[in-house]
Amino acid sequence: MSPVRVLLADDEHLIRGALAALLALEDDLLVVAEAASGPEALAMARAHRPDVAVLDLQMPGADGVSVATSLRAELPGCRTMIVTSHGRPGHLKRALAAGVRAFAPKTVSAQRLAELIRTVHAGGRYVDPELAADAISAGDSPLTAREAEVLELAADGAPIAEIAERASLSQGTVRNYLSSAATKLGAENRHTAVRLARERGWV
Amino acid sequence: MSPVRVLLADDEHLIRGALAALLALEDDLLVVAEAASGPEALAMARAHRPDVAVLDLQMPGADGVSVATSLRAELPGCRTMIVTSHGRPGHLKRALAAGVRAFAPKTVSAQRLAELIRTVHAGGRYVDPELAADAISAGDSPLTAREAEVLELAADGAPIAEIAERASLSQGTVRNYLSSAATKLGAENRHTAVRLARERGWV
DNA sequence: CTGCTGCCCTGACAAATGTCATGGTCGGCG
DNA sequence: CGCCGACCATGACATTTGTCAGGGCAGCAG
Repeated sequence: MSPVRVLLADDEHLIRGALAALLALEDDLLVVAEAASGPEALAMARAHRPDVAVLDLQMPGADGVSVATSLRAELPGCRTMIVTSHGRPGHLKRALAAGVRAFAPKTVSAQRLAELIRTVHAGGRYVDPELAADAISAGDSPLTAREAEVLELAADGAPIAEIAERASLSQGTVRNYLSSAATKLGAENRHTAVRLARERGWV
Repeated sequence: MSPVRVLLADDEHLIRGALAALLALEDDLLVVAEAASGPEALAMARAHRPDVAVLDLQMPGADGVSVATSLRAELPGCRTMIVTSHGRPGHLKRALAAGVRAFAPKTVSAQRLAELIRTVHAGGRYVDPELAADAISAGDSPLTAREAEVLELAADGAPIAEIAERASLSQGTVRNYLSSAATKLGAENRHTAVRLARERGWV
């Protein structure tokens, strides 16, 4: 049986190289390409047509989820999986929506990762139980479209006036959305609201 | 010549294991211990007395710099080096002050890391050129002791009243420190000030 | 159609925050 | 000593922000 062709995408050279070396020890796995950024991962995938793409969530250029989305459209035969250091509930949700087959933290062992690659290649799915629990308990975003939009604009600490201008809204309206968003998230002010929304992956 | 005894500390199992495997390929390096947290790293170092400790900057329990500080006191013969994914100028400065011999991002190759371990063991030093440039251009923190302290308490978006209580200060005083800190950092409000200070590693 | 619910939007008011002028303390220096 | 500059600390005042009550507009059930 021919080996599983794997694409490895991670911006940390140290990890990528080490991982490639470890996976090379597995007879049934073959790392055919490596990439250090989102766009590069796409280009490599087009060129080498891997069976499974292992993507880091945070990469320069484009994050793992958007790469997965593009791959799904261009190479339907290529399964994708995400490996990340900071797993947030919202990311998991977005990833699954993008057709990602597995989602695991970087705290898993290489042995386990190899198993996951095989599982995914065979058509199976996997999500880290702890992350899954977080995602379920976090639930869906309670924020309305405008609330999320305004919260996003408030993310870098900009004053209300600037947010209002960029959103073409009255300052009072902006305050209201931020206030209701903060209430829904259980925050005392918009800044902690931003932080909480970030943690849950809702922005 | 006997091999260099190395301690590896990183909370991401995937990376730590892969790294250990790669370093094992080098004849003159021997990984004698691994740790997934700050306290564990200390315990392992006490038990195995490595020549060089390779520490991740962000670990549960205690970060790489504080581990390095403790190691310097307990095991003067053990050289320390830091490897990190997010290198901020202030961290580099703190690390050097703690007696760390090398500071590199995780984007270096394993080959390069092996060289660094040898360099450090031989008594040499190394800091990533790009990080060094950032640190120099960022300069020293312009914040006074109280300003930094108050800014830290404001980090999670707590209201002034809470900060004042936790710092045993008047609310007006707290406002003043935050205001002057924001001015020094070129921020419009305390929240962006916190963000900027974080980016520069000053909190 | 009518009433209801949910979302979007606004302005007025109250509370939190940022700015300013001021004073106290400490250490260095002529 | 007397002066100066840097840091710490405070309260009064103006600005910004959060809260509230309410109006307009869709979609939908009865």
